[in-house]
Amino acid sequence: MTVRTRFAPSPTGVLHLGSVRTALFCWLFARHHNGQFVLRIEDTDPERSTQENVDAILDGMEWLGLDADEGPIFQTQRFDRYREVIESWLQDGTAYHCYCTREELDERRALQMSRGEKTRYDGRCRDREQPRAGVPPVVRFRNPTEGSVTVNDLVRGTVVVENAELDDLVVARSDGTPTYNFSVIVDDADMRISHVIRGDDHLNNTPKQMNMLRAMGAPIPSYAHLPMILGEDGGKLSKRHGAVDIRDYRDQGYLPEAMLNYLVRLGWSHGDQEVFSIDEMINLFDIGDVNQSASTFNADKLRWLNQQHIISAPPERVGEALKPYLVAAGLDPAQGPPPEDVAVGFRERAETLAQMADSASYCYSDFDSIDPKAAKKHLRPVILDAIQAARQRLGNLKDWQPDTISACIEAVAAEHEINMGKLGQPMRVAVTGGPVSPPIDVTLWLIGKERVIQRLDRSIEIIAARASESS
RNA sequence: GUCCCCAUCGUCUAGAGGCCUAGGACUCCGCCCUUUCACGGCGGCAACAGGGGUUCGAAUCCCCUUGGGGACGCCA
Repeated sequence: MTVRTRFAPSPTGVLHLGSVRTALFCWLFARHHNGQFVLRIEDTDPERSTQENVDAILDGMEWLGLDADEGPIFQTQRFDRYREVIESWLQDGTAYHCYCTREELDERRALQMSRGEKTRYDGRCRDREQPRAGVPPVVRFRNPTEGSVTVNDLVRGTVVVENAELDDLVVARSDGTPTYNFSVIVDDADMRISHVIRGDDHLNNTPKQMNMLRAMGAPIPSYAHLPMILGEDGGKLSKRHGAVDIRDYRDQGYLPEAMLNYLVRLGWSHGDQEVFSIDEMINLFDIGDVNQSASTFNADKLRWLNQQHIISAPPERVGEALKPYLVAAGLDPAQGPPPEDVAVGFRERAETLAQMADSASYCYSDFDSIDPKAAKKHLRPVILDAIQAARQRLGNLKDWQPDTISACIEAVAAEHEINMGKLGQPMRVAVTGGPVSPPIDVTLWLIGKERVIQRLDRSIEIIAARASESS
């Protein structure tokens, strides 16, 4: 049997972390089994579905590399098919018209609640034959009243629900449009989905869906219900936990593979391994290794993982990815070193590409002022001679490379009988405007000879001025 | 309220009855490496929710309690 999974987001919101994890597991499962992955947009709710959200979902999926073999398929384009099924159900009694109004339903629900009963439709229109004047009917599925439904969930195990607990759900609204639970099963059946992998919140819907699938004469797919992802305070993941839109993470400079790596470890593990490449995820993923308990999102670990991926990714790739962040930081990638060189120099000290672009700004543009604390501490008269000597040697240096630069500085330090740190730090402050940067030779190399000389001269002036002040 | 699901360090997790003095990772704290900051290395703090069973033996199986989550809609 061919494995076919589907990711079926609703464009009533953006693509958030929880949905991405679901999409990832569906995709991984399909790829692992050489199956197909279908993308279906569940836009049956015209009130809340928007084109912006559809775009957000498609953008996010593309950025993450979760490519679909089929789709996007829009449910709004399949209304004829849903009507066809409803019509036949109405014909054979699988479904029936219900004329209860929303108000009546609300009242009964409140009453059931107050009596300590499970709130459900009482089935009073089940055998109704006559229409009710002035009330456009909904269509309800005639759920079995006896027996039970057993879900053999791939991650939850066996879940048995009594049909007596279930009620007759609405499959078509009074305006004729299909509802979620109904369109899902028609699509899953028509699209020959073999494995329904989705969020935990759908576990309760599964027995009803299975009953409808049976009514349709369709095979029952395998189910796997994934535990939820909670916000950092343990509550449901939402905006107050910071970024939920996957695109926010892209904008902050996370690598898609790092994002996926973080998400795959939420609810799934493979021994003690923490870092996975996409290929490893595909090869190692097993739905049977998925947890049953909810997990909490943790930004610290995401950042750490992102850096791990930044470090291990090919520099050309990181450099290419870095460009937009340089631009976003107001820098021109053409006015400085190749971004891939920056990537190598900065990857051990940047957790995100945005951070990297920000801290490498002095490689691409001049800074207005030197950090006062660093200047006070390091640009002192004692270093004047040595820094002038270094400026001379560097000025005469023909081959501008980390090792030749390093040789220059070492020579000066030796001549002046000071250790590298004593000379390196003032130079660092002079050329970067601050006390932190990659190794001094790499830093100078990246900044470029012209800028280095200019900045050194400027700091020499500052130091000289201080020297004359104090004398 | 009713039904369903879940329960190992602060967080992500390993653990499928003896290998557990409960392992790894993130965070935090030391030390080392080091020309700064990092990266890296080494070490430390830190958990089986509680109570009953079953068993020679339970983090692992069963029950109860507690706690958390989800569903109960003409939303998905």
